[in-house]
Amino acid sequence: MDEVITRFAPSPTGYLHIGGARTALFSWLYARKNKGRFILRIEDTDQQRSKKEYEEEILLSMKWLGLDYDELVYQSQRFDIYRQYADKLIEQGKACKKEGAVFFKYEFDKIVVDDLIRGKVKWTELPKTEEVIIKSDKTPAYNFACVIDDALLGVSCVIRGEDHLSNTPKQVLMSKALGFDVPKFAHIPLIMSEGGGRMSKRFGATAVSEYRKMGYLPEALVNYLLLLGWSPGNNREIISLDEAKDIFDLKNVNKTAAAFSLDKLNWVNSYYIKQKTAEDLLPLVEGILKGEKAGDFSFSRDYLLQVIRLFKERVSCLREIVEWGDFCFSEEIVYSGDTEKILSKNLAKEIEVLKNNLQPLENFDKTIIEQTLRQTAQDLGLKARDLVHPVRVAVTGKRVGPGLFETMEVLGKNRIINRLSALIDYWKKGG
RNA sequence: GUCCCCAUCGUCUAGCCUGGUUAGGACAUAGGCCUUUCGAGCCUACGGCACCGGUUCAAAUCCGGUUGGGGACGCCA
Repeated sequence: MDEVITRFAPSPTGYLHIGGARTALFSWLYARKNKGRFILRIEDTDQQRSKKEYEEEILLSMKWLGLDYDELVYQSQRFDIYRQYADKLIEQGKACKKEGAVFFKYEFDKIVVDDLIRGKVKWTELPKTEEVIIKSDKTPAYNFACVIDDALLGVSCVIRGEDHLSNTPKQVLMSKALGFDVPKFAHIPLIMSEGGGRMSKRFGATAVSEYRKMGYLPEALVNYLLLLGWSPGNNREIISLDEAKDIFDLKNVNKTAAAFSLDKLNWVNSYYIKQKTAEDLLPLVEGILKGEKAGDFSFSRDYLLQVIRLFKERVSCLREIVEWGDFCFSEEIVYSGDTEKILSKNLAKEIEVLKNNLQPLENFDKTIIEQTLRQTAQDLGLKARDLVHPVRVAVTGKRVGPGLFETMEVLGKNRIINRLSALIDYWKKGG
């Protein structure tokens, strides 16, 4: 049994997008499942469009996703190899020089590829009779470099996106002409955008790094991508990369293009966020906060941990902690539009009483806060919720949020008193 | 236009290979419960085999066609 060797071959002409990430994931999984090798090949033959920053971002995203590779190859360092093979083809009369470039002459034969995912795919014709393999600037063309590298690196199975399916007959022909063994192929369906249609830059985030910056956890993105086109079976939705490594099989990969769903990704991400401890999430939230707040505020480790505990059961990405929890990071409370109904009932006097009752509290913890609020409500002949709603608006500016008493404890007495006073003033000024 | 791929709830999917299931699960949606609120949690509901024909006692499952969707046709990768 030959060793399984797979590769992921991104071009550093853009960021790693989620479609590429899934291809990389499946390719990695297939290698790991079969105790084989996984190669990362940077296809940087286009000197104009290839950028160092893209390459770095791809490497970083691969690492972030947990997709390690056994070998890293740059096509830009192998130009001599491609030229040598081109010369060989010229000698053999299978290619010729023309207009400063080298053209490969197809000798078309019926081609059948037994794709590991799609089964037998047949071609009875090819749209062209020749193909540039070395461009006039002496750099290799994609199909040529790809075929040579796959053969030389010993790639046993080429796993790539379905958009490459139509390149396959060309590559098979070139591979045969060069005297190489033709590798196996597995073409993974493309990911489509939410509404169907092509993944477009215009709709939502496409780069893996964007998801990282928004506070999606790598295990969540990996888990979600895994579910797109593959299923662990047994009605399971949650699966780790580590476990997938053991049960993954290319044969179970769907042939159908799948539409990306941010809703489902959010659900998966919220699951993983709940699994994490506040300590796990701290550095990530700090990172987001520093980006948003431009380093103006410094919050203590302990305070941040408390805020994270407040929110981690109910957010779908970590940036939400910073956005939804803005009242934890800013002293200025803006009452959101949907609080109008609550604010329309003037409870200035009652809130004043509550404020005075909270003021002398020594240990400002949630139990005492709750007792105080409930007692105050009772004394005033109100239900607890009659006070809870406006107090929540005073404290957070919002109608919904984490448990009010926990929130008040985390924010601390001074802030609470100030914010209650602000609401009282708001009412006194007549809204 | 030519070639290629695909087709189960709105979305992701199990089932298909080896015909006989009340076609299962998840997200989303709606309703209910809990509760201090909720976008959290729990429960319930809604909702699907694209269409036509064939094979068969029997078709989501096998075959053909139609329609629909996607991809490729660069000295980009």
